[in-house]
Amino acid sequence: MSSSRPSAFDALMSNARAAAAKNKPQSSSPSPKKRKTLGSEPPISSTPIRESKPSEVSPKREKLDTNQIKTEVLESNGEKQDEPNPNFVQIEEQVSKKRRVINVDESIVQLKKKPAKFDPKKAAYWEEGERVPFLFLVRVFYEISKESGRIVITEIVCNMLRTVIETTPDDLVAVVYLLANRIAPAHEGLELGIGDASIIKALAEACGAKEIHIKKQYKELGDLGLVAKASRSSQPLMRKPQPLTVAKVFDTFKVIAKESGKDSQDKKKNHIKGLLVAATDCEPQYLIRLLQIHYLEDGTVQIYSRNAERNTEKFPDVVVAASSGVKMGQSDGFEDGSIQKLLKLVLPSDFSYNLALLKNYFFDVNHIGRSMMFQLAPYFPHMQITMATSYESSFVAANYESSIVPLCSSRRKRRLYESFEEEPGYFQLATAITSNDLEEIQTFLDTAVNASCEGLIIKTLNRDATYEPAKRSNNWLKLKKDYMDSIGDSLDLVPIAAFHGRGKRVGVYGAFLLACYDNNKDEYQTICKIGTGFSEAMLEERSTSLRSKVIPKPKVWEVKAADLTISPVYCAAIGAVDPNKEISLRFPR
DNA sequence: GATGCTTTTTC
DNA sequence: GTCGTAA
DNA sequence: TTACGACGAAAAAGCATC
Repeated sequence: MSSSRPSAFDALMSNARAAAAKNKPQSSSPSPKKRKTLGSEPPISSTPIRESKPSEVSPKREKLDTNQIKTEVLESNGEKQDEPNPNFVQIEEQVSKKRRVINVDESIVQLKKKPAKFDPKKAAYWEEGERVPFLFLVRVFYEISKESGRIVITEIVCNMLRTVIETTPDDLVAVVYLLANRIAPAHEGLELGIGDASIIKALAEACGAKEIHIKKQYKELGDLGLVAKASRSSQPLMRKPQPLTVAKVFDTFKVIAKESGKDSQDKKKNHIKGLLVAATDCEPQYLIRLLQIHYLEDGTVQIYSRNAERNTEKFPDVVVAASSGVKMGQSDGFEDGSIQKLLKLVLPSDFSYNLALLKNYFFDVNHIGRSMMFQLAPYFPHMQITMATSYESSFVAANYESSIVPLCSSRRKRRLYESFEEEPGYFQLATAITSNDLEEIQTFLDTAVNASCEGLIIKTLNRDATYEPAKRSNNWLKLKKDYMDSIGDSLDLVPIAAFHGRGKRVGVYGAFLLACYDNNKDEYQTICKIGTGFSEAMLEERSTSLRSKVIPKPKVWEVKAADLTISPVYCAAIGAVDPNKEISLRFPR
């Protein structure tokens, strides 16, 4: 226990202490104001960034034709908690319809009422049974983005949902999906299969701009949503299509997700274009945002259909992470048969299993059949530690939460080792020891590290350690050499280029390209980029101090990686970027 | 079927 | 994965 | 403490193209 070198335990503890210390409120937070401008509008956001440019916010209310609700309205409304402007009398056709009709703005005002005093009927500006306008949802997004308090946000969303339920319950599902996606995508299922590149393409076509132009704006604004907004409003309005509805948008998303095969990329792009063309107000902005983070569940069901038949394909209960050169048959890892056969040996056919296989090494099992579920763990008065490691790769569990469930670790481990047979190259169990001797643990860690492991998983065998589904805390601990003071890797590197920040980092550099100087070859060799670990103040500082060093083009050497063509490159170094570099840092900070 | 590019997923 | 900041 | 969203590398997966 009294080892002279830094022990694993020491490392853990010092790490914890450091973390605790860090959490102590630091004297003065650098830029609380700044935050407001950049950061307060993170997920969905829009105008505030540009609030200082009044020119953009036209004070006069132009008369618009039918479906257009001008952006300006939104903006001025948002900026200063505006009243439902009485001057803003609609000539919109909706208004002229017989019954008491309101516009979006008034609708939003309604939504901000306390739920108790809220009347869903008054908030709806569309007829009962009509499709919910996409604009309605989008404006709620916008409203939320300006709000910081959770309670208020919840209230607004709550009112919004009530309105939908009241008028068009059929659209509720679509609304919820679009809403939830913004916050918690998570569940597996269909994916849109598009990325920034496709969106940029669609955006360019939709508003008749060059892709280059869009990209440039993206760089400047740091948010494709804002780009969409800007491009859209600068575009001469052509004939106006039908206003978008939530259902339409949602359906189109589904179509996009299902598109596959030949020319699918093109088709997807066209779908997006179609939406963009029909979008008005701040719709384009949120359309883009939704697209960027969207994952779609196919339909409304499968989330809870874990017992359904086909679900092994879509929701495999066996988590397989094949890698490090060992191919496991087809892409899903099941075709090969080895694992399947293996599992069948041990497992009854009807039953649910759930394993974590990492890089071909198992080290824990959640439940086998029903026999292991929900037993209480025995109590151990003294702490014991079980460790498992693979000798080649990483150690992280694939299914953290549910792994903590039932039996105490030692029994789970025993069952795991009893129940499965190794098959070299396909299915291997991690080596593990049980110990509470720090010396021994240290040695084991050293061994693991030497064998290219990232580290160890440590599981306490305390009673407390067994049943705490919500908390991760001390049940399972990672122990990496990185965590140990004085052992972690550390390199002296030189920044060679900088990248424009996005989102809450617009205006400063968000990341830097780092290089290492090779004395022999007299050149800089890139190692990695780095974008985390800086305080906001530091970013600000570095950004301003480096801006003066920007050079129009990379010096001498030609930068190969596409990313690196991004200006500015400010380092005057002479050398060459080796495209086949072998050194890199996996988790630079 | 091999290759390269883009996007998604995982850590 | 890492990290800093605000809630 | 936790949640969130900046940011990273690399593997895997999907598509286009030859």
